[in-house]
Amino acid sequence: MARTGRPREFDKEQTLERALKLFWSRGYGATSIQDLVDALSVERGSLYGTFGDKRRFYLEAVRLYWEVYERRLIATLDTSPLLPALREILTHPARLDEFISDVGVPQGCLVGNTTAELVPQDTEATEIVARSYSRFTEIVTAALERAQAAGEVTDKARPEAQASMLLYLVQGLSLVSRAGLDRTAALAAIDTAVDGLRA
Amino acid sequence: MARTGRPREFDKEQTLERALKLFWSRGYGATSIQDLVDALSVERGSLYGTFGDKRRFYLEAVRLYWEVYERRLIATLDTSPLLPALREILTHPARLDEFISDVGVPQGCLVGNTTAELVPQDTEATEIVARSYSRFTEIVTAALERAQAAGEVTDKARPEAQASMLLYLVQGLSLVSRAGLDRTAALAAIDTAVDGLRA
DNA sequence: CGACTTCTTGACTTGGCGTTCAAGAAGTCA
DNA sequence: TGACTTCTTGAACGCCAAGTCAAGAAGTCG
Repeated sequence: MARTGRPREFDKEQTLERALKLFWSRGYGATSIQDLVDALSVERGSLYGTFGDKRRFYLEAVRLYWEVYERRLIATLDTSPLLPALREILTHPARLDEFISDVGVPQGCLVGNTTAELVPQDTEATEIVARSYSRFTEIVTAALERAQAAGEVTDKARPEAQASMLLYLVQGLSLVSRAGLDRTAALAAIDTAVDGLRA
Repeated sequence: MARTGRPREFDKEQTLERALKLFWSRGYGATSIQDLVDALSVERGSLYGTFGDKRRFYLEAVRLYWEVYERRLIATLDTSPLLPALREILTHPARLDEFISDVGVPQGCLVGNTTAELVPQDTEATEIVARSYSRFTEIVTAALERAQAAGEVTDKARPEAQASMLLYLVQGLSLVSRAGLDRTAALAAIDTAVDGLRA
């Protein structure tokens, strides 16, 4: 058994990554299968055979996006002091941390984009998105608990509340940055928020 | 001259308002002309004759949305003390201020949704959205300047920075609330942010 | 009334989309 | 080698969207 037939001619993971970038920059609706065929150099039938229909393909890309993001989030927060790390997380989605914006990497957050485009109509998308937000809050809450215990972050508010606030800030930054933002004002806003957490 | 022909049988402003609600709840792409025809009880030809194509119709709805929002924003902030008003502005998009969510009124912010769906591809949408964000920041900045002068809000940060932070928070709340949010956590997050502004 | 203008109606055109499929190619295994 | 399985290719399908238009209806004005 496990009779293997003709081997796939393209790399599945790499293709998913490239599709992710396309979905990320154009959105779900505005990315047609033809766009994917052109950009990925994989024919329609092969895409359908490998990834299922467009919606499954997209949701798989969102899952991958979050998986990568979550890993980076955890790694970034695994430091002391915490506040500079939080600052980095906030500056990242709007690419405020880079002097020359990398045109190859899209702006914003794919989970946020998905929220705007597919939630709440699509229940599966809603689940993925809601889970991502929960995970973000959990991870940041844990980091804030440590930082409160270490006396770095104020304990005037509960870590959960602080983490939620940071979630809203990141998502707001990701979204607004699409319309282009004043770099200086945005950085000052982030500093204001982070300073508010200082003990 | 100004020969008037057959008068329009529907109310233009009211129809735009109803279209706005539909666009608001479903988004631009997911709202078809047929949906509008059904919901507004106005035939296709009449819609095209009155509002131009779908995109113009939508952008007009966004303009109206912002016009109404801006008026409310100014009215809400025209009080002292300011912090409770800011709190109201933050709780509003996610309908956290109402015990029973009004199913007739959609969640989130139409400007934010437009940002996610049409920006930056559509330059006209980008202009409208960017202008709305600027206006929000200007209005809130002016209010914060007064509140800083009155000693209600801390002057450790510039009003512009505080206003930008509030913009990101509102937009983040609007977006994340689509996926459903923990009421208590969200309110606590808002309080955390608002407390951070206190003098 | 009769000329003129504008609005209404809904069938129609056009185009692009997601999806399917049949025929052939490229492997594996006995 | 030949049976079998899986992948590749691109034409074809069906659908539904946005947008158009011609004929008629409902007003105004001289």
